[in-house]
Amino acid sequence: MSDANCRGRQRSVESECAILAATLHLLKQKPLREITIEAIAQKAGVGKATIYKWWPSKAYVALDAVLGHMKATVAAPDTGSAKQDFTEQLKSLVRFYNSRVGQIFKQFIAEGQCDPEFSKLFRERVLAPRREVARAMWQRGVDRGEITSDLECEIVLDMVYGPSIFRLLAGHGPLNDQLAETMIAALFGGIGRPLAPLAGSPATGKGE
Amino acid sequence: MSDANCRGRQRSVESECAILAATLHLLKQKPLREITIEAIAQKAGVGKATIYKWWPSKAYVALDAVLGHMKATVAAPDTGSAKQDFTEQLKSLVRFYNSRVGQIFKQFIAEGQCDPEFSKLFRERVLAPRREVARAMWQRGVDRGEITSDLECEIVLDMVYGPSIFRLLAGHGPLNDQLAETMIAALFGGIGRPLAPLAGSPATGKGE
Amino acid sequence: MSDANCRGRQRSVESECAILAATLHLLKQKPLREITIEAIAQKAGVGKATIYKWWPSKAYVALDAVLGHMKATVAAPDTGSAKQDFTEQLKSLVRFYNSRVGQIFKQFIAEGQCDPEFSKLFRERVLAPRREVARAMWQRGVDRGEITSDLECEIVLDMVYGPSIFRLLAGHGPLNDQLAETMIAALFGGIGRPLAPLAGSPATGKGE
Amino acid sequence: MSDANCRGRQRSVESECAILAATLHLLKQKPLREITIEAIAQKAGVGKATIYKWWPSKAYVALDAVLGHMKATVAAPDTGSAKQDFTEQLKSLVRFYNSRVGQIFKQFIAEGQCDPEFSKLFRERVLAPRREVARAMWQRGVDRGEITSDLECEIVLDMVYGPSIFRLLAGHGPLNDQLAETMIAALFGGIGRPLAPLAGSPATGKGE
DNA sequence: CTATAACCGAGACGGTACGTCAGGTCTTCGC
DNA sequence: GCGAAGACCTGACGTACCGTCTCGGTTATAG
Repeated sequence: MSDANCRGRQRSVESECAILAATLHLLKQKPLREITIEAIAQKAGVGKATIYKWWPSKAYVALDAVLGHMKATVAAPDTGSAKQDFTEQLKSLVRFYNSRVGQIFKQFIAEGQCDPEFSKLFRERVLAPRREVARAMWQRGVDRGEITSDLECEIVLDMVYGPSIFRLLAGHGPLNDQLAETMIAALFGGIGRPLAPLAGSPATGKGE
Repeated sequence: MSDANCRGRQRSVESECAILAATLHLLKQKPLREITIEAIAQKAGVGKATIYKWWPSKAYVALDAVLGHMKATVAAPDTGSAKQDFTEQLKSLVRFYNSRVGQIFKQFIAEGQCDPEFSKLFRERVLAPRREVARAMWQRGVDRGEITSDLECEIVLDMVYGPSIFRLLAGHGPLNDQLAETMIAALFGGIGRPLAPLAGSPATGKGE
Repeated sequence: MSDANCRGRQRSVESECAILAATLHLLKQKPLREITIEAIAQKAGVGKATIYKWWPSKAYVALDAVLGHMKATVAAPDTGSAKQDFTEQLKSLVRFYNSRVGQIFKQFIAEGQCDPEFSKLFRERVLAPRREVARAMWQRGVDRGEITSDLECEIVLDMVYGPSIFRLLAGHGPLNDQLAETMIAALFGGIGRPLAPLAGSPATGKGE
Repeated sequence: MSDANCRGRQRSVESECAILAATLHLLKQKPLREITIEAIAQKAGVGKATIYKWWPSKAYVALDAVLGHMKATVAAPDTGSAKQDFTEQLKSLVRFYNSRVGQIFKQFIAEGQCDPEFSKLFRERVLAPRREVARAMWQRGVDRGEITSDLECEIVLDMVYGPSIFRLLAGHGPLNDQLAETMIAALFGGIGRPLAPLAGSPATGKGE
C-alpha cells in the first residue's frame, strides 16, 4: 500500500530525478524547442517510454524540472507600503527574467500558445502562486488605504506585471530595476496629469 | 532586365502569391507550430526549395502572409482626448486579439522566443507601426497637457498594451471592451489613493 | 516432495493451461511471427515473467500449445499394402496441411531457420513420431517384398514427404488427395520408362 | 527523358548499390531475422526512408541483394541422359544449399510463411527460373523416351527437388552428393520392387 | 505454527527497432 | 539560369515489445 495502486513495481524515483535533472541541464544550454525527448532520455540514462509514460510532452517535463529545482524564488516583501512592496517584487521579478532560468519562462508561455492544456497547467503551477503572493500585497495596500478599492485585484495585477512580461516576450525594450521603479510609480500616480490642483483653473484638462 | 539581375528566369510572382495564400489558409486552420513547409509547398503547388530560397523559415512566410492580406487594421482614433483615444484603440485591439487572425499574433510572439532574428523582424514589421500610431496619440496627449510629460513614451505604451497582451498570451483572464476601458481609466487615474487629502479639501480629487 | 525440488510453491497448472490455451487461440488468428509474448501473457491473465520462466521463446510455447491440443492426429494405416499405406497417410497429411492447425506447421519450420535449438526440438517432438510411424510402414513393405531393400529408410521417407512439404512451404502448386496418389504411384513405379519391354529382357530396365 | 518520369531528381544508383551491398554483407553474417533496416541503412550510409521508399520490407531488399550478386548459378547440364542431367543438377544444387549464400534461401522460404506477397515474388524470381531449366531437362528426357510421359512435369520437379529442400529446411539428415545420386536413381527406378520377374505371375497385385 | 522458499500477477524499467514525418540539400529537368 | 519537382540524408517522432527487475501476495514444505 505504498502508493495508491500497490500492485506492480513501483515508479523509480531515481529515474524521475535523473529525467528532471537532465532536462534542467539541457534547458540551461538550449531553448526548449531544440531539446528532444531522445536527448533527455539518453542524458538521463532512461528509456524514452519511461518519459512518455509520465509526461505528455517535453514541455511538461521541463515545467516539472524547473519547478522542482526552484522553490520559493518568489519574493514577498512586506515593507508596510504597497507601492514599496510592488516595486521590490517587480525588481526581483525583473532580475529573475534576466536570469538563465528566467529565460525558460518565455519558452513556457510560447509553448502554451498551441497547447491550451499546458497553458492551463502553467497558469496553475507558475502564475497562480505568484499572483497569490501579489494578491496579498494588494490586499494589504487596500486595507491600509493605499490602493483604490474600486478596482478588481486581477486587473491591478495585470497592470503591474503585464508591461514587463510584454518586454520580456517582445524584447522591444530593456528590463531593469529602474524600469520597475518607474512603472510602479507611474501606475500608482497615474499617467494622467492631475487636473488643476489650483482653484478655478482650466478644469476640463483631461476630458471627462 | 526587369530587375537587378537580368539573366535567367525571373522570380515567379504566381509562386509567391500561391505560397502566401496557402500559408494564410493553413494559418486559419491550425497553429503555426503544426504547419510544415511541406504542407505549404504542396498546397501552393510549389517545390520546397522555392520556399527555402526566399524565406528562412516558415515563420517568415507566415509573417509575410499575414501582413500582405492585412493592411491598416490598426485603428488610429483622434477624438481630442488622449484617454479616449487610448481607450478606443485598446478596444479595437482587444477585438482584434479575439479574432481569428489575431490569434496568429500569439504564434508570432511564441516563435520569436527561440529565433531572435524573427523576433526583431516581428517588432519592426508588426509592433513598430502600431507603436508609431500610439506614439502620436501619446504626443498629442502630452501636448494637450493630458498626460504627464515626465514619463518616457515607451514605458507608457508598454503600460497601455502590456496587460492585455499578457492576458492574450497567458489566458488567465478575459479580454473584452470593458477590460480595455477599466485599464485605461485606472492607468490614467493611477491606482494609488491620493494620500490623505487634507482637511476640507476636494476629497475625490483624482477624477472620475 | 511432489517434484524434484520440494520447497516452495508448486508450478501453477492453471497458469500453464491458460498460457497454452491463449497461445493456441492466437495462433488460429495470426501467424506466429505476429504474436507477442505480451499478448499471450495478457490473454492468459498471466505475468510475462511466468512465461519466460518456463519457455525460452514464444516458438516453444506455441509448439507446446499445438502438441498439447493435438494428440495422435497422425494416421497410421495398415492396409496390407505399403503403397496403399503411404498413399493413405500422405492423403491424411495433405488434408492436415490444408487445415488451420496444419498451417501452423509452416511457421514452426520457418522459426527453426534461425533457431537451431528449436529446429531440433521440432524434429524430435513433431517430425520424429510421424517418421516412426512411417518407418514401420516402410519396414512392413520391405518385409513383404514390396519395397526395394537397398534403399535407406530415411531417404525413402524424404522422397515420400519432401515433395508435399515443399509445396506447403513454397506454395507453387496445389496440395490435394490427387497429388498424394499420383506422387506415391510415381514414386513406387519410378519415373524412368522401362527401356525395351520387348525382346526377352526386362532385365536392366530401370535402375542402374 | 532519362527515365519514365523525367522531372525531379533521379533515383540514386549509388544509394541502391550501397543498400544491396550492405544487405548482402549482413546476410553473410547473420540470419535475415536478426538484420534490421536500421543496420542496413547505417551500413549503407543511407537514410531509412530511402529504403522504405523502394522496398516494402527487408526481405525484399535481401532478395534483390542476393539476386543481383548471383547470376546464372543454375547449372543446366545436358549430358544426353535425363537421369544424368538431373543427378548433376541436384548435386550442384545440394552444394549450393550448403554454401553460405545457399543458407540464405532458407530464410527466404521462412520469410514467405507470413508474407504471401513475398512468397509469390520468391517463386517468380528464384524458383521459376530454376524450374524453367529443369523443365527443359525433363522435356528432353520425355522426348528421348527416358521419362514416362504420363506424369505432369510439375509433379516430377517437386519429386526431384522436394526431398532435398525438405532436408535443407528441417535439417533431419545430411545433404551431399551421394544423397543426390541415390535419390535420383531411386526416383527413376522407383522404390517398388519389380513384381516377380518370374514366369507369368502378376503376383502381388501391387502395381495397381 | 512458524519460517522459508519458490511461485504468482502486475507492471515499471532500460533498450532496440519500428515505420513515419519533416527538415533542409541536391540534382535533373522545362521554361 | 531560375523555378518545379522530387529523391536524398538526417534525425526525431511516438509506439510496440523485448527480456529483466521489483513489488506485494500466495501456497507449500521443512523444521
